Amino acid sequence: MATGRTHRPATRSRGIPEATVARLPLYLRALTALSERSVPTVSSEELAAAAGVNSAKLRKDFSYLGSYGTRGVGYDVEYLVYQISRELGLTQDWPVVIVGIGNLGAALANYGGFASRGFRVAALIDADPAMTGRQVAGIAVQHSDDLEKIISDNGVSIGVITTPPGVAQQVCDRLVAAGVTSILNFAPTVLSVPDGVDVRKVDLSIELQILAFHEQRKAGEEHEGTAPPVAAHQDSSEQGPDGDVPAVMPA
Amino acid sequence: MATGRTHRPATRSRGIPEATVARLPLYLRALTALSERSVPTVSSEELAAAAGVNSAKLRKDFSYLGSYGTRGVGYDVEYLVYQISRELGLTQDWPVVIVGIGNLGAALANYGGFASRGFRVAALIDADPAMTGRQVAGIAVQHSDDLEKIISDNGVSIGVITTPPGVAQQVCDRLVAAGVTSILNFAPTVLSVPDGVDVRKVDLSIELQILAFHEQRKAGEEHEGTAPPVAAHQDSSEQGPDGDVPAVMPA
DNA sequence: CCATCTTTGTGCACGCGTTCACAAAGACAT
DNA sequence: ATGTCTTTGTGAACGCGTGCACAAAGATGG
Repeated sequence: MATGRTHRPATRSRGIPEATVARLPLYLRALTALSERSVPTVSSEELAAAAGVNSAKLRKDFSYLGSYGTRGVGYDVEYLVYQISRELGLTQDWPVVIVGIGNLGAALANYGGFASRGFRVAALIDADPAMTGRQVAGIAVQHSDDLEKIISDNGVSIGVITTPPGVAQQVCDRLVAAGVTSILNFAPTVLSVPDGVDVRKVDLSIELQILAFHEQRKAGEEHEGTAPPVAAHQDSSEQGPDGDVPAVMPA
Repeated sequence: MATGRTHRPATRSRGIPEATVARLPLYLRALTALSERSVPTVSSEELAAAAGVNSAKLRKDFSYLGSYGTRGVGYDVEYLVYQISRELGLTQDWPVVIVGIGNLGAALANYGGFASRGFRVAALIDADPAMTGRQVAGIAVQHSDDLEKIISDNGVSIGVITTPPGVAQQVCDRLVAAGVTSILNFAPTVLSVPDGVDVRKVDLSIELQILAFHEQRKAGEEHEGTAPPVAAHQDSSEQGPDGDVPAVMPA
């Protein structure tokens, strides 16, 4: 699924475009891999290939951070790892709570990617009394009655919601009221939050539906022969896969 | 965020912008809820509020599908549900395989959102012999040796990868070779696939890092008097995601 | 049948993001 | 030093997506 964010288009974080921010973790991962192999420097071309992006885009992205490269040589891997980490705020500890310890919540609690980058699962919270006290990923599940206290005691500012959709909004409200200002939402619900609170959404069902759309399109296009690199332009002879009314008119 | 897509800028699906396609599932969900409450018609304003988007954007999105509204009245809920479902290809059955039945794979297998919209978990596949035969979500796990046969026997075109990152690319290669043309990747790896294969990426770690970035920015702006008039007043646009910045992945 | 009211559909302008293409900057050899 | 070679950093152009604002279309009432 995809992602959506609650964000004001005007407030460009600090000159760093949102699209660039979204790619920084990608670069960081590639750089970390290089660092582990003790590679000292890397060119924009190589790094771009490793991250799966265009090299011009990568250079422009880095230019927003500053001039950290050396012309004729490339970028110092360790230095760049540090700069990106700092920019992303990963040099500090981020306590995170996960609310809703079902299958998905448990999976996230066990997910190694959290701890590896400054994120620490501070608490697991569930509304089911039967869950309270049970160990998941080595952490005891706490009851949601104590949500506010848990948030404030641990100084949590990031919350992950993996509850059923019906209670997601109310959990969200309580998290926000308790001081959480960033939310990662896995429930298939549109959350409404006050200004100043960021919400990112991960929706599995939506991701699949987008794939299905393209899949259907591919299936319906099978008269196109052997993959011509570019299909001219507006296909006027296009038809709905199941023979229905095409209905699409380009603006 | 979580999504990356293999974007072919030239092959614009069929006049329907990618951004619109990504929102259709959102509208569909809101419409389904209305349908269950037997609401006959809905205005663009109401539906937009329910989906958390701007009403002008919603109308423009629908205009790509055709003129399905009635001026002065709004949109017929049932009819719109059908049209969007058809456009997304949800009127047909999509068998899906999940490869890598760890915590996350099991969570996905149990996820109700799959079956609810034409997606059917056709098989669960894992490389660990100890997993083979075990029931997860009522489905017997099969060994990865049989991957190719499973794909072809079930006519699977959509694969979900929830393996450790180390083996994700090779699993991907086998899926593609066996005929899969759409992949939903949960492994923190940049997959390389041939043209014609769509990849969408969901990366939990990246989502958190993006949140951390904004969180840090918020914290750092608290006592800063510098420049930004923008930071002071948040926009008055209320709730709801007003933008969607997908992280674009390469093919 | 005409007037009014509601809501859609869209032309237009604007801004963000991507990409190209190249000058500037440094490394390196002679 | 000077020239050559590599690679960065960025100016500029372009295309996509968003949102405004309004005319067209239909409903509704008199």
